[in-house]
Order: sequence, then structure tokens, then C-alpha cells
Amino acid sequence: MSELSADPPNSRLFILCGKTVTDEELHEAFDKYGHIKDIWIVKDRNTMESKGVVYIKFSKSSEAALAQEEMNGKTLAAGGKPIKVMIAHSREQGSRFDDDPERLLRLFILVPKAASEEQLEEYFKKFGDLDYVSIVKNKTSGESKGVAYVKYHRAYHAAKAYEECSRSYKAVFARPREQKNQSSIDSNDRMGFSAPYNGPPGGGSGGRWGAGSGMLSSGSGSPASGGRLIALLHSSLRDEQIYRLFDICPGLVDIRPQANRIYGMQKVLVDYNCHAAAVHACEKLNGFEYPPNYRISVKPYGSSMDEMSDGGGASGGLLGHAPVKPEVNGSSGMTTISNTELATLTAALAKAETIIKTAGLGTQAPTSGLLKASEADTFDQTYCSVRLPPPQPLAAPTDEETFRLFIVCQPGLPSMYALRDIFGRFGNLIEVYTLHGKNCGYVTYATKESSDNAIKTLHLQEVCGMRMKVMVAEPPRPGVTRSDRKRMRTDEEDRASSS
DNA sequence: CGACGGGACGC
DNA sequence: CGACGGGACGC
Repeated sequence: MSELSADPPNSRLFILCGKTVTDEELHEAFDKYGHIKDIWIVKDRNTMESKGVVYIKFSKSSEAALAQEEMNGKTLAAGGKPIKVMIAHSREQGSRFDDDPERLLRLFILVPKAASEEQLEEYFKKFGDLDYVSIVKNKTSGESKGVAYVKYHRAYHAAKAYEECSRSYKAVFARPREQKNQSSIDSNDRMGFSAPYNGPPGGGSGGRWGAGSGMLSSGSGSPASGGRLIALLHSSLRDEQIYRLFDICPGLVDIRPQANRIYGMQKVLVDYNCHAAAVHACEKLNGFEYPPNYRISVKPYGSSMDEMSDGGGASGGLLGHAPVKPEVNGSSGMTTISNTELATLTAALAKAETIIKTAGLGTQAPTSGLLKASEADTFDQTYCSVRLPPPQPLAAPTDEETFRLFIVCQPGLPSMYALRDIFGRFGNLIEVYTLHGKNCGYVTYATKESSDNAIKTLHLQEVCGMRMKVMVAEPPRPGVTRSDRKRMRTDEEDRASSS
């Protein structure tokens, strides 16, 4: 059956050897590399003579890989010709002229969105010398797509990684790169409107959006069908981080850096495909402290600061403008911005905040005097109601047991950024992911200590204005995923259930 | 109350 | 230059 010969992938050898080679000689030469499931000496139908072609099926890819590496070019019997040993292609594929040399070396894996290539290298180098680890990123934003390629120098190492890396990576051998024939899909998501807006009222995703819409409409010169914000952030923030911040809600269309940097701050223009999204982002991000001690300033584009923005020059509502590649528009007023702008901005922000608060919009509980931003040192109660440890490095998915928390927030979830930062501060955080359209999610740690500490300090605290419950997660329902089913040993299950 | 995702590379 | 058998579906 064709399925069996491809089960584990790359576990079958294709061998060219003398026509007199015997089963015994093959066993003698190849048994040492692992468990042989089948040896097939291909014979001519009529003469029944060997054609000098042999298939050897191993139970594991790594066994076949090692056998290939060590036995290729060796001679089996005295006086015989050197044999050629290759990893067989699939039956369907058969002999190929364009043999992709990467097909045995490159794995495709799922990775946490926040994982770094360095982190993954650190993990995957335990299986052998790496060529590279490459996270697939959104080209314009730099945001990880949650997948990566891992390439080794030796097929044996790739196979070991395939077999032994943590199951959460869901490693497979990478499909060959697509050849260069597709001329122009040229997927010009010009308007970026392809991103569905799950947002406000109809979507059943809760009310935290609904009340907001319109609150900034007065005095905002943003386009009628979208929403444009202008933001000041600390210069240390990379594009990817900025993208993550503003990706707080669906509908993000474009982020364009503005040329002028002011006192260690950078300015970006941010477009959403609808007004409510922009309003929401503004509401959530303005005043957010990141990095610690540096508050982000966000306000609707179109009031007193417009003239400062060089890129979009003609201030006012460019409706449905085409996104521009991030590029520095260096020529114009580079250094002329000063305290004046900051003061203007701060004032505008203060005003906007007052408007928001006095309007009584939003679903938060009435903001009491507790939330005064009289910060001694870095403690910002509007970010988190309890004092947090300093940021810690993330952990890669491990081979050991992981510890998972279940979190629920009312009235909604804080941004992904905030969640990662906050839960990351207890150390050994692997991942946080949230359920689509729900106010809950899962947080995975590599150690019980970190997990326990997160519960202790965060349970029933307020994060970004949301009350959060943090508890140990129930284990996932068994037998729902394909991979689980694939790996299930039915005989063991049966034995267990019958006793 | 509040429970289980994500998947492809500038040749 | 070098690519695909044998066995066989239900106790």
C-alpha cells in the first residue's frame, strides 16, 4: 500500500546495487541502523532476475537517514560495486529529475507568535547543527505568522528533530519551495480591506466596542469610511512591536512612520478600515505605558497636530488612500519639532481623555479616583492593578510538561501585547492565545512556579481596565485533533479500557 | 459565569 | 543513471 511506504515520511531507502545482492547481505549491512520493516529486491517479472534495485523500509525516518548517510558508496560484498543509497521518493512521485536537495533537511513548524528565531535555534540545535531557523513574517509589518522553517545540514538531524521535537511544534518536512512560474497574483491588498472587521455591534463579541463609536467624531478629521490615528511612541519600539500594538483590534490597514523623530520618540500614522476600530485602538492604546515609563500617545488624526505630519501632507480626509510603503520621507522638516508639539499633543490627549470620561462611554466601571496616574516609579494601576515583576524572557515550547492557565476577562480581553507582557513577567511564558470572539484564553508556562505565581498575583486583578480571572486550565478534550488520532495506539487504549 | 488555534517561504 | 511486489478486505 502506498500509504504504508510513506508513513513515516522519508523512512524508505532506494538502493542501486549489483543484481546478485541477497536479502541476507542487505540485512547484515542495514540491520544496525534500526528496525527494518521490509526489504524488497525488485525483480524482472519474466526472468525473475534482480534488477539491481532494492527498497528498504525502516520504521523511522532517522534510521533511514543514518543508513543512507553511512551506506551510500559502500560495497556489500568483496569485489562488488559500490552501492548508491538514497531516500526513496513517494510512490506517486517516483523518480525525479529535479530532486530538491532540501526535502530531507527542512522542517516546517508552528511556533508561538511571540517566539524569536534565537529562541527556536536554542531549542532546535539540540538535534544537530542548524543551517537556519526562519520565522515567516508578514512582509510589511514584520509580525510573525506563527510558522517557521528549520533547516539542518544533515538529513539525520532533521529527521531526529522531526521525531523528537515537542509535539506542540507539529513538525512536518517542509514542502518544497514553489517554483517560479506563477506570474502575477500580485495580491494587492491595496486597501487592506481584506481583513474582515469582526468588531462592533452585530458580531456578538461583546459591548466594549459599541459604546465607543462616535465618541471622537467631533473634531476628528479622519476619513468618513475609516479611521486615522496619529501616535507618538518611544523610539526603541520596532515596527513589529508597533504593529502588534495597533493590531489590538480588527481593521488595521496601514501604519506609516513619519519622518521626524522627536526627543527619542517616533511618530506613526495609523489607518483602520472603519471608524469604530480607530476609536477602539485610540481608547485602548492612548496612555498605555510602553516601554515602562513611556506612555504612548494616540489621538485622532486631524486636529492641531496635522501640520506636523509630513508624509500625508495634505491634511484632512484622504478617503481610501492607497497605503504607502514604509519609507522615510527625509527631506522635509526634520528637526523642527520640539516641546511645542509634545505639549500640544499632551494637551489634546488630556482633552480627549476628559471627553471620553465625562461622556461616560465605554463599558468600564466608573473610573474612580483610584486610577489617578500619580505614578511613583513604574507602577501604573491603569495598566495592572497590582504591582508586577519586571519583564522576563519568553520560553520556547519544551519537551517537558507544560502548565496551562485559563483566563477570563470582563468586560473584554486586554490586547495581546498587554497579556504577553503581563503574563511574561512571571517568567517561562511559552504562549498566550485567546479564543476568537470570546473573553477568555489560555496561557502556557514551562514551569509550575511561574504558573502558580501568575495565578497568585493576577487572579481577580484588573488589567487595562478589565477584571481578570486566572485559574488552572482543564486539560484539553481528548481525541479531537487529527494529530492525536494519528498517534493513538488503539491496542493500548483497548487494553486500558478493558481492564 | 467562562473552555480549546494556528499552516508555507522575495529564487 | 536509477523507481515500485506481495499479500489481501470480517472476529
